[in-house]
Amino acid sequence: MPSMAQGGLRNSADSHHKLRAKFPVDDRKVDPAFSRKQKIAEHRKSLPIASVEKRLGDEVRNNDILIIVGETGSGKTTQLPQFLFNAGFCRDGKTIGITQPRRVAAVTVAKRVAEECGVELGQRVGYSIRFEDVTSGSTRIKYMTDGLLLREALLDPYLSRYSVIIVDEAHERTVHTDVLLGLLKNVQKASLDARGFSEYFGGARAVHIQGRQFPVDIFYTHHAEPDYVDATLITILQIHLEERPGDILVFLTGQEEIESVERLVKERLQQLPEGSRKLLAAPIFSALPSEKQMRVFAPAPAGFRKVILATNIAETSVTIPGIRYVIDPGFVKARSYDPVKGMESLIIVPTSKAQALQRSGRAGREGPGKCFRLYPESEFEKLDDSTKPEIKRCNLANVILQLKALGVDDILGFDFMEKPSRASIVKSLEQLFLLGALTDECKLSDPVGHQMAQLPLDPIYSRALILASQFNCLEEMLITVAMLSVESIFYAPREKLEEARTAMKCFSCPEGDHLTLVNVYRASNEFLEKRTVGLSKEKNEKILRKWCKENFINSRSLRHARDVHSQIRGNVEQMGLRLASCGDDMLQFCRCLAASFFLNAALKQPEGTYRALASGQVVQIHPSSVLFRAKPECIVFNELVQTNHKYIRNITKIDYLWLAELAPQYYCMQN
DNA sequence: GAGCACTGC
Repeated sequence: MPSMAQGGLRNSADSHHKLRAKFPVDDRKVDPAFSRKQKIAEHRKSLPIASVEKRLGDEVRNNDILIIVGETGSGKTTQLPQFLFNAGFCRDGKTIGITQPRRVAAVTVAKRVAEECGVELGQRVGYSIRFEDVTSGSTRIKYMTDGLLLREALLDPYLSRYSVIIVDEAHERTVHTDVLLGLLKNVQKASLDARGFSEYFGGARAVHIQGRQFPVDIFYTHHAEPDYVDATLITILQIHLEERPGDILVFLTGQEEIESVERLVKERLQQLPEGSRKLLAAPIFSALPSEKQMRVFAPAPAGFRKVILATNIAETSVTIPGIRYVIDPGFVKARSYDPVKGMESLIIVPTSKAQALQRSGRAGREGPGKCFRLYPESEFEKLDDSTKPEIKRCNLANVILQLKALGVDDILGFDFMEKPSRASIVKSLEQLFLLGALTDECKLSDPVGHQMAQLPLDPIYSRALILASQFNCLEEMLITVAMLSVESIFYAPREKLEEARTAMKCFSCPEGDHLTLVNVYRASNEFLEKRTVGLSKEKNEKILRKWCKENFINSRSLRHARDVHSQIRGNVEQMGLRLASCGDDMLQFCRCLAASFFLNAALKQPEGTYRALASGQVVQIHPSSVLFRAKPECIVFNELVQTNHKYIRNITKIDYLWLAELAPQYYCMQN
């Protein structure tokens, strides 16, 4: 009960004693519900934001746009909507909408606020995320993902059911947030969070709220480290041997790096005296199956210290308790986009100052902490202030399609907070035109463009669904597109690579990866139908997880694909597209893939590499493809990723002649 | 011969 603890240390034990003696029957001890309620009320009162409740209500009432800079732990996300509700912002039946970049945040915060309000989740307080709507007619405080609000805007461009929109975590500058802000600027009715937005909104008022964060001491190295993996290892062991108890969080760039540091930590520990070996390494990254991710949350055994090896998943998405030390080598793997080649790639770059700050803050959640930056302070000064917003680093085809559907025709003139390059916009317009989504006048085409905008998919996949209804293979394409839309379906841990390969062979199809994915999906369906008649949903999930594990499939990805499948199946049915299967006619399906993915066709070169026809780039088949060894003459692919090489992934063999036949607008016959 | 992180009525 923090409000009581503030009286000072000397007398607190005494007064506590007296209180109990005076009131031998303490309500809090008798009624746990009362105690919980009391605790929540006291917690709310203790939050830094509580002292400015009235002011916030007034500011929001008096300003169309308000920037609220709430530091970590200020309570803004949970309290502000309640303040506004109490201040009467929902009186005319309107709703307060709060957007979050991530689903898990929308869900957990909504649950917390419902509890604080003492209402059932889904009634006055609710949340809405893709595949999950826990709201009702009486919902007045609605948490949601920013992407979902954008989808809502397609149906109601003025967002007329909301009295206030709070865009939380706007400083993260996700593509969705940026598009939403541009849209809200048109609607001119918003309350924003984060600094530096004031100028964009024409000098909007800003309110600062103090946070609650413990101090973190920052340490730099004297010199630049030539090998940051080695420097990381040395620092881990140094902390382990010399510092007080507390877990260590290390930020690395990817799976490979994490696995090698994990191995090296174990090796070096063996060289230490036995009493000093009580250090446990726990990896976490997105592609790790969730049961393995959970290990980082388990407390270390008594006497042990945990060292968590993480990607930037631990920067914002996941909060791990018990962290007292952070090691930050100063690098991150980031997406980048080359509009000339139309290629996205992953490259390792230095973090920004803001990112370094965010990382060090992870050491000060529960008490004072320490952060070791593995570079000199002079290097920190040279870092960019903040990370380049994603909208300047990605393919814009989807953003443009959405904006067009929202009635924004002049994309080059749209008032983005930070405008993507002209080249990048033009390249994506060109792609949309080639896919048939835009007319010669650059307007959304009817019906294709409108249908594509309605589907929650990459434009190229939306186009594939529309074409598939004409090729009589929509059932197969729905599965394909769902499987292509999720993270990697196959999971092959290094130590069981051979087993995983054998498992994958059961599904593999000589035509290529697309039909292989269809086989996996259908096998999971058959398994479920055979094994789970009459079982509960939880039992179903559990039995499917087991099947996935046996087959080296990432169950989280497969479940996600099944959700996407049922959603887009609903979408195409609503559009009236013809749902049919091509049965055993693989040729028909492969021709449809060629017609859909003609922009991503590639031809084999004498030395076994491929030349992508649209961009002229030399690429290689990714080793995870079923066609890695077969190397057919002509292929279509879905993903081009630059890591050590330019790799293409998700590939199907096609006949070269189909291109001119099925995409004559692009490939005219030259011979 | 190899996989940053998020997300979408």
